[in-house]
Amino acid sequence: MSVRHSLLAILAQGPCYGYQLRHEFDRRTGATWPLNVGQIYNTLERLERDSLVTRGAADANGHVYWEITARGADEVSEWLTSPVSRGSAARDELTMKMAVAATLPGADAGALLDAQEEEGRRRLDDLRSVRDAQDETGPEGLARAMVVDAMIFTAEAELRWLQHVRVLLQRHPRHALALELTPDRPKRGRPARAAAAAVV
Amino acid sequence: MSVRHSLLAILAQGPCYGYQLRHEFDRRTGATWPLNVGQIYNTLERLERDSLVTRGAADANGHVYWEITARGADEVSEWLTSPVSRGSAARDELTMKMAVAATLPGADAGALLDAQEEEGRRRLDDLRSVRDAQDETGPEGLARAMVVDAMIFTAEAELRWLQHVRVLLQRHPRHALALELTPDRPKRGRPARAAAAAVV
DNA sequence: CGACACATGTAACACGTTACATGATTTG
DNA sequence: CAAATCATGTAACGTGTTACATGTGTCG
Repeated sequence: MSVRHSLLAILAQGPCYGYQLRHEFDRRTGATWPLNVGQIYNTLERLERDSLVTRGAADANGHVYWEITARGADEVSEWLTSPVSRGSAARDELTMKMAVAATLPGADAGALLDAQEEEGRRRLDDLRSVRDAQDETGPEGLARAMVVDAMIFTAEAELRWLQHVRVLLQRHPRHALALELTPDRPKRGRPARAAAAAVV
Repeated sequence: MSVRHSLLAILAQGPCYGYQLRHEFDRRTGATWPLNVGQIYNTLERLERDSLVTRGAADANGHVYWEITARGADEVSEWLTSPVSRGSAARDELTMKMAVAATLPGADAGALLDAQEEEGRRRLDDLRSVRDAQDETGPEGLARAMVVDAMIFTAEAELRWLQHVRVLLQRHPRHALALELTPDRPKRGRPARAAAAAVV
């Protein structure tokens, strides 16, 4: 839901044609996330389906300009003022993988941890060199800096967490986390009790 | 691709039936990410389509057990030994939103930043209280601790980054980041030069 | 009995993503 | 001319996600 909203937000600034939208998106995100052009047109058609934009006629240059609707503008201003809610929906792939690996008797969580840590360190190095070699002047440079810094902060947090997990694993006997499969319960139906507390 | 792989990894431990898979998944992830049961069966059929599992006949209790195939086992061991590659694909919604907001003349990036920071702080508080009130003994408790800690580390990094962005924004004159739309280029075809450097 | 959890399954949708087809135009 | 870019579009796929239908067995 981020590409869709980003494109809509750009359209809130004024009518654009497809290729232009990609250009604008790239400028604002430091060309960090390569966007297939096809996705632009795809997204535009879906936005039109939802009455958030309207397709204009092609102009003299053959450019098809898309214009935001009132509903679209509302949605943009709502998007731009509301924070991203990480409400338990943060289905992080690494977290899930580590949790599964740590609780799976057959898996070597330590090895995965090592591999992930090395990968993270390498990535952090790359990001830092990108950051150092970067021109921070001008709007586009600043936007790019913001994005790269976000990745750096995330990578650092990931490494910190991995170290934390290492401590957790070492603090407990080998395979203390292993979870065997729950045996088959022959009876089906309502159990005595069942409680599940969701996080936040 | 994480739910799919997680379920497959659990199946690598032994045959399971649908509901059991959800139970196992919940145990290993601290019931953090509620999994609609329908998704289990959905995923199982897709795994079967890809020859990674086979569907067994229903037993006396009416339970349909699914078994992993050799190819499935290969895929699991590959998954469990290779690190998650955050290779530029880290399409983070918050980062994208902030970058777009900061470069959009019509948007109030400062307000968004405030809102996001408040949200992040509230979330961090919640997570910490969950963490404190939690029983860390036993495999399931530890798994849950790992997941909750991951969220805490992420939330902390998010707050740090937001503060960092605040400095970036304050260091520059108001709206210095604003990017107007690039004017229409009447000529189509190959331009003089064009270079795009992807991050990592 | 009624509510509820267990259990399996189907159908549809959303977003992101890629591959492909087509044509115009400019540069080397 | 050939290659590359600009430009628009179509078709398909994958995962995640939800809503819904259906039935069984247990507990109060």
